Amino acid sequence: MRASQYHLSTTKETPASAEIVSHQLMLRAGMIRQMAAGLYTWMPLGLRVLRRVEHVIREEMDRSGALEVLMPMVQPAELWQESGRWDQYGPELLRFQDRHSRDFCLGPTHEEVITDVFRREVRSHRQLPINLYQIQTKFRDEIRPRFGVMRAREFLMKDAYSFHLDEPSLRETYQAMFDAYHRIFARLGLGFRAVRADTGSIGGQLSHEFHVLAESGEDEIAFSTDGDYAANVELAETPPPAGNRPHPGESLARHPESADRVPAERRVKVHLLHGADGTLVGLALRGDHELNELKADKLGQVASPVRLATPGEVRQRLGVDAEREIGPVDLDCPLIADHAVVHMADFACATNDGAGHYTGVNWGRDTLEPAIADLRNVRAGDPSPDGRGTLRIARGIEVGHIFQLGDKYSTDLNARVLDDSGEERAVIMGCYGIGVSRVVAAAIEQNNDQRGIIWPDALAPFQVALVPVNMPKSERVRAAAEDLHRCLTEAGVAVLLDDRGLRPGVMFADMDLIGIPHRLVVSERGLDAGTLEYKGRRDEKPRDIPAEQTLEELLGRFRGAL
RNA sequence: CGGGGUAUAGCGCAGCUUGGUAGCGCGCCUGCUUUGGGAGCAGGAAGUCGGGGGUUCGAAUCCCUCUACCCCGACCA
Repeated sequence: MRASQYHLSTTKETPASAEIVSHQLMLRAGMIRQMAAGLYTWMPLGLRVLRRVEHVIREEMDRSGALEVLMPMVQPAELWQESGRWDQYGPELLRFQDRHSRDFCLGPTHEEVITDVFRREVRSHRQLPINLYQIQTKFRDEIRPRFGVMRAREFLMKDAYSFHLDEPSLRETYQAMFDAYHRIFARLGLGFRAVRADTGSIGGQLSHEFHVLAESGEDEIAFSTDGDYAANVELAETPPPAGNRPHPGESLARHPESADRVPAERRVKVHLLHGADGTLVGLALRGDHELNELKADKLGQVASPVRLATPGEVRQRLGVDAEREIGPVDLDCPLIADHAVVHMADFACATNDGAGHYTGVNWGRDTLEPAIADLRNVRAGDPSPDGRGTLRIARGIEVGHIFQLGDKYSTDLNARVLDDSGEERAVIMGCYGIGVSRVVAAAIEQNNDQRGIIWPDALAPFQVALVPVNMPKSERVRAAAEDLHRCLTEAGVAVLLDDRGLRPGVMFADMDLIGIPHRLVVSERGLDAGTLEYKGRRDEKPRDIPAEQTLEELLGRFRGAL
């Protein structure tokens, strides 16, 4: 490809609207252009990268035995009504009517459609298992799209759905997808981690997320220093402390100073939530611990979805000033204590009728006897739940998510097959997603420097940037550059020949910004010496290599990579 | 939906407090010079100042209103 005929539109200045580095660099490199909030055009350079991601995904999905399909993006309301999600999904589902006033939505996901396809198509267990996937545009009317294509409303997703007669078969395909995802992200050159995850609104039993590790990630993941344990922080369990609660040693004492005079780890605080029965429920945590709302949500005594009581509600129901920290003493509501605080004795807490605090507080004696649960977020340094080492916390960008769905959709949509005894049985399903466009942004978050993007080989829009110095004046340089361009192109290497005749600094800056991993410079100087200059995008300095050797080396390298 | 912010040339911004016919940098076009890390000189094109309404002799500037976009929160494969 010749740069003069390729619409390169790079900028020196960073667009004001972009907050994170991947968004900034994608705009500066001219990969994407914004159309409206969460809606983007992929420009030629960006689309090349997107296609590279698709290519790797497609190869590995095909290798795993999955079959590619393409489903409609516009979906009839009837299917969503059958699954019950027409009412459950909320405003994220963009709904509209056609000219006959029939209801439709833009597909945010395809469980309904695929299950409908399946039930029309498959009758016998002999056709199972089957795993169908597509790479297609999704639309979710996000409350707040942000960070460019990282969280867009319209985005490209690979979604796969598998159908099975029994659990072992589902587990087998789930494992195959788990392995395929490892291969995909490894081939894409990304630093990633698979973690156990919540199943969220999609439902089902087992689930793993795949996170690209990056500081800008919106998720926190916890993983063991020594073992295999890894989970999203919202899910990661805290192991109950060993031993028994010590006997009370002090008696309850009241002090006029505010509770924050006591170190947070010696204090117990209470969060008030709406209970399942309409009353308020208090969740007790150590002062320095953080309530995990997902864990709270799963408690039977707590209303789902979780709703924190407002200060007004607390004052009205319990007569307590909830503008400041609340303690478990003199609190007239059911208490559930995180297991980290249940083993505390002689602890401190805020008073609820003024600005003071208690010390020498003991469960049962000075408070109601609490129920016990795992309520808090894990923290770095906590013992790993698998008993091996401690936990580390890292930020991650969720680029993949796989689920064992079970029979939710097949039951709701009546997807059945005949088993080997002629009985009709509901199938069970798995589903497996990858945020294709998000992978592009995540890769940049992980691979960039002051000069711009640094593409891993598998993602690069072009493998090699060919930069001729002073080409307008030098016929030798032009001829050599054209020759190299032809030679590499014929060998199947994606080359971008910068034939724009610009000053070298401009060309170098552009090629660095758009992240081409390998650069060859053709110059009079090199031609005289019989050398080519090579520089890897991450290299500090270029090096001169005899021309023939360079070519051989490069061709060898790219043959491996292609 | 709550809170905050922004809207002036393709991009990044100043001008607004104190009303008087629109400016800077980058980019773009033409010419000459230059050619190893975002060149120099000269010339040039380009803006209904987000939309609507109002105040005023006069509005980018003051007032009202609408819209869009960005950030924080709630939400979310």
